[in-house]
Amino acid sequence: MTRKEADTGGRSRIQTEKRGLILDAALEVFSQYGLKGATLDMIAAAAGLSKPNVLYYFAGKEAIYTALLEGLLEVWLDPMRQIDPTGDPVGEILAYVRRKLDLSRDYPRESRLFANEVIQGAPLMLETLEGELRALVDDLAAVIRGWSEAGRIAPVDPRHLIFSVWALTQHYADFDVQVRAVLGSEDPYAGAARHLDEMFRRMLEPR
Amino acid sequence: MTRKEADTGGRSRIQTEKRGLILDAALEVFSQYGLKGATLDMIAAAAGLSKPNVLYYFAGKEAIYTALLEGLLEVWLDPMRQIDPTGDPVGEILAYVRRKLDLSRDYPRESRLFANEVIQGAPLMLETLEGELRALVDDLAAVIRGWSEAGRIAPVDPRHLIFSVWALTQHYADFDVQVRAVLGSEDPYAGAARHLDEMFRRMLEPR
Amino acid sequence: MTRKEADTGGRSRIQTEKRGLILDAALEVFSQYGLKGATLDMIAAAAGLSKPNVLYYFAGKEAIYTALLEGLLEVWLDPMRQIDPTGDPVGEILAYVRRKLDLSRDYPRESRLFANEVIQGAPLMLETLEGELRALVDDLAAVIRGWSEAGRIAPVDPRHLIFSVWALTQHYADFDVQVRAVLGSEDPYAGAARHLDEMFRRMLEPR
Amino acid sequence: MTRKEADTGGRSRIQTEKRGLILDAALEVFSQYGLKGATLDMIAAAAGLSKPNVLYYFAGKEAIYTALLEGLLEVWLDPMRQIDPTGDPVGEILAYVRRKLDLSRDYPRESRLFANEVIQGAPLMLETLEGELRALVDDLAAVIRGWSEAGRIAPVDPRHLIFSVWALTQHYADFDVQVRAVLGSEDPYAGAARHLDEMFRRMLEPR
DNA sequence: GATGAATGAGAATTCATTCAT
DNA sequence: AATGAATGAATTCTCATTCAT
Repeated sequence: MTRKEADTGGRSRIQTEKRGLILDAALEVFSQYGLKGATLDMIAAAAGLSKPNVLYYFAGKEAIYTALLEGLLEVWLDPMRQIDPTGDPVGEILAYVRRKLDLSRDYPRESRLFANEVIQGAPLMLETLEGELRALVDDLAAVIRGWSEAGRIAPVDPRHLIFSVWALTQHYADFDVQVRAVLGSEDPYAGAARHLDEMFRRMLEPR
Repeated sequence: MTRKEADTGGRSRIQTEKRGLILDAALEVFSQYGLKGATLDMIAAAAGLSKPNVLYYFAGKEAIYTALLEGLLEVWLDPMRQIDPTGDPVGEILAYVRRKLDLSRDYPRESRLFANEVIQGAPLMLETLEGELRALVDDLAAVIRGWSEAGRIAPVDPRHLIFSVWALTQHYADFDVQVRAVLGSEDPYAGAARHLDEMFRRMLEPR
Repeated sequence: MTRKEADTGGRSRIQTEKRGLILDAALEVFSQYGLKGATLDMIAAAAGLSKPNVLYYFAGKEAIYTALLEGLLEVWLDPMRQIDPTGDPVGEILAYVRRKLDLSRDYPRESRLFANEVIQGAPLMLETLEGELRALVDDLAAVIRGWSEAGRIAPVDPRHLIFSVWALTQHYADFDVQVRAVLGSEDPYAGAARHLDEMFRRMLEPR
Repeated sequence: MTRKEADTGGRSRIQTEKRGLILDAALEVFSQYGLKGATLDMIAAAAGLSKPNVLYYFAGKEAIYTALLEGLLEVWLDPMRQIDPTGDPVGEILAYVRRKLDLSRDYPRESRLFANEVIQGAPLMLETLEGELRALVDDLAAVIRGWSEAGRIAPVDPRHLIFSVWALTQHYADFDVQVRAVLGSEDPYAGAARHLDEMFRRMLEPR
């Protein structure tokens, strides 16, 4: 065993390239079939590599999956981190919604991978959810509560508001086939952007 | 083949009982591990039956899964069917939201099974989604549009409004672990009910 | 266990009837799929009985198969027994050929069952073949040799002559699909009867 | 799927070797037990390989069987193709009989595999029989008819004559155990060669 | 006699992973 | 770094047979 372990540092250029190739292929496959439904054969084929070669870069199927998840959460939480506590409350939240919706549109596979994992009980992410995620939400909730108490947005349960943002934006990625089945050929995201903007504005603007 | 096929009628009491037993066990297992992740062993164990005995009642793993999905959609769509086009618009929609949220609370496994299936592209339900579901949504959308045009609710894209109801209510079942990771020991559904009621009221009440 | 064993005697009318029913169904199935390829389900279905009911009349799948084979050999050897050593040699042999060919035409399933068994090494019939069959052939061979030495038929190896009769007649039952693939819609047996009559006549008539 | 499919070309030496090894083992097993009666375990054991390794070279049990059958027909029809329409009629046919008999002696397992398949209705070869085989027989039949009409052989139904050749020669391979049960320790093929030579000579020589 | 229900012993096949080069 | 070959450990499914009524 020469390398294999997920030591982030000390990788040659080709290492990094191939790992990226594999992760992208794995994302495609895992997000569609789930951890168990995906096979190394599929991933290797999608990456254009041989199966043993894939295993040269990752310790196993689960290791690929885990690496994928790890890289994911940061991207996923980033829009939340960009909220400016000193900005305009409604504007900040609307911008957050917008960023999350763009993420759904531009990275639907990532969204589905995440959804799959959480729906199945998040066996590999529970700690992160209870630690990092919860802390971040608590922080943001405090900010929102502040806005709310200052009368700058309508009174609202901050954490359920955050769930609402997540639910409403991720729905378009996760339930994509259903959305498209209902809408037909109409572009979901244009309508969604208008709708969500309008909805959250009404929800939040103090009367 | 002695029985096995899903001829709905003509089942003895014991047949019905055992099939129910198996379906319940399968729901537990499939909703947690997905179609591929679940094994007949798990299902048989959960049902307290031997593996071949499970296969005496269903033609195979997929047949159980399919039977489950088939029984599901009706339950899932029922709250939508109960909306009264002649009722009070805001009240009807709020009641709908409430019914859907109760469904998430009382049947989270069903919700997750459905979510899993749709996220993975709904290979077994695509037709139903494009047929029955779309038709139902179109009908309800017409009603909502009528309300909206009559000024009885705020202007809104009816189909995106429906997506919003689905997303916001199902989130509590599907992302249950995440919700609980964030909320800690607090009961999600009490807060969710208040929050959603308030949100949709603000969204919909004409100013 | 009330009955089951193949004690030939002491069977009620219904016993005999049902056994006959099962044997006929089994013949159909075994001759087409072989001992292993056939399943009790197929046999039970073909007989219009339930699987356990079939097993009430026979001890098991092999028992049915064995019973079938046992009943078979007698029918199969009968045409040989009818040869009259005091009759006209060529006429006797031609009549024998004719009887065997009729057997192929009228009982092709029996012929194929027998063929299947012998091709696979006759695990259940080897003793009978080495005993009863060989004895019978030896007897007939002696008769033919007598005819041959008396100049009443052309000189011939008697046992290979007997093989020839078997091969040429059974071919039409055993290789039925091939024969029909080659002949198209033409009736195989009419042509076969003429052809074999002519052939054996030429083979056997002393010049 | 890495390899498996029967793309005739592009096989490495080891591929070819192992495939040959497996096919030989499979021939042994299939010809004795039939398609259903044979198990991958038996084949793998006979080939000295592990079961999954066998499946590395062939897509499944049926694929092995099919590959075997495909390779078979050519060998089986070859003796017929060697008949020279411009040669001496009786000599050509006698030589054909001889070649077919040699084939039975040298490749009895192949003969039995073929017989098994045809007896069970040739589910996998019916098209070939109705296409290639029939065409070939039609051609040869025309040649024989020519000989017959020219008075160079006795009048005969050409296609039934061909059946006779097949039946008489293949019998020694297919019904081997029966032949040996009757003949005892005597070598079947020596006697068969003399007998068939003599028989066909008498059948065919014009008086 | 008859049959719905149940099961143990296979059997085929899949697949992550390892081996050898 | 790369890959053809190989395999052990599942996993689904089949089927003869038995159980219980």
